[in-house]
Amino acid sequence: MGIAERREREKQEMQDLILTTAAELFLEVGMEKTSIRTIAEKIEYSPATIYLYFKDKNELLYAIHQRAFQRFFQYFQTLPQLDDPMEKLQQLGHIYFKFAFDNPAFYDLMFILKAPMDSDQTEEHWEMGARSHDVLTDLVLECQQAGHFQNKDTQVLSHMIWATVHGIVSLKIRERMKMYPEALRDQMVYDSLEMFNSILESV
Amino acid sequence: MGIAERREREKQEMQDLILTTAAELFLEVGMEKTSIRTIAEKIEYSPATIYLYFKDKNELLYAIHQRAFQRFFQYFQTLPQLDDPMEKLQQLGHIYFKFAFDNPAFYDLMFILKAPMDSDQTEEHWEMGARSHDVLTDLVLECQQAGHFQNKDTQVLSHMIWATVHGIVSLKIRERMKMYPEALRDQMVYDSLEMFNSILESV
DNA sequence: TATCATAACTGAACAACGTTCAGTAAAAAA
DNA sequence: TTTTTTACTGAACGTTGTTCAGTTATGATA
Repeated sequence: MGIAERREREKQEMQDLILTTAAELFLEVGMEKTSIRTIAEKIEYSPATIYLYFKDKNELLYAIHQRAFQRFFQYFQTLPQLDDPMEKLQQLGHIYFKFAFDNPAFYDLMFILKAPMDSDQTEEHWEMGARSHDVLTDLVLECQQAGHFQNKDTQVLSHMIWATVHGIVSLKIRERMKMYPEALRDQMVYDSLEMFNSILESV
Repeated sequence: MGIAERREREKQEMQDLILTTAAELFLEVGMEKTSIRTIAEKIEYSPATIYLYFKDKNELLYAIHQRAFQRFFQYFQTLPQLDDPMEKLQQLGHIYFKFAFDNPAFYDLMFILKAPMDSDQTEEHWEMGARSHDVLTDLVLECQQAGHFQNKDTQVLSHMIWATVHGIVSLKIRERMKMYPEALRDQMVYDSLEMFNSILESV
């Protein structure tokens, strides 16, 4: 009775093909140019076929979103095992940067775009968000146990640190740095992170 | 020969009516639900009429964008004349917050949305952006002259401060705080700003 | 006042979008 | 071989931004 299993396998392969193609298009040409029709064209199926594997575009977007978070965690796992938690915290910032600028369309979807989600999607989605956020919070707590950030609420401090790094990233990704000469922009992005890091060091 | 002038006046009034209606819809129901057709319906004209006053939707968006910046500057002008530049800097953060949360759709358009702009629009647009950015840079420079932020590049520091405040605001506006209990979110937003302010104070 | 020219406006259409559904083709079960 | 189930698609619907030929209204001209 391997037929049902082959069927199931083929179904998942098709779903994966759609998903992978969509994610590729997403990273290549951006969100707004990735339509159901362009995805369908690229996999050489009718647009209607996609709806046999995903309820609607939101569900597809959400699936890409999950993949994006997976990659996000892969980046996080490259965080070296350092003794100094403060150094680790600063490294985490750089890894966050690398992910964002390597995969700007993913970053968009994860942290910038107004994501219209179903209520049942929201849970899983924010489990992902919470999990990555915990990495930061744990590290901040480590820093506090090592004597840094005394008398500061861990939660609030973590959020502020995230907000700062996200702020730097999203101003760059959404091109809100045009008041600076183009040649300086990239450097300013990294200098801002470095300055933030050095300020944190002195707290 | 007041006819030509009346014509001109009427033309500008019409343009203003479209613009004001569009901005209202924008703030009321958000960007994605503000279509040329809904604007046209609200002013009881045909959609085609709007194209007699604005080249395309981008130009209309850009005009709203300008209005948004005007309001932004109005908020800035409520900045009290304080002797301590650090206190002023912190007040500026709160004013920025107030503008953003009072006019989230404007904030979206100004600092979050991927704005597709013509090259000739870009100049004026970033003149606005640069002008508001200068307010911050000048203030940071004042702080430095008063002895704060020694050995820090004014440009980079200003950008980092902006990025932090923008980060806090945009994570809230784009609903990326769902890992925190809802009752805490608003408070966390303000606490994050306060914590950032207190950290700056100690630098 | 009647005619003409210009300006203001609109209905209908276009292409592209997400989405649905009746119908076809292929494969598995009977 | 027939029947049932599955996989897929073409065509359509309603929405979007946008264009344009054609209509209506208004000021200028005679």
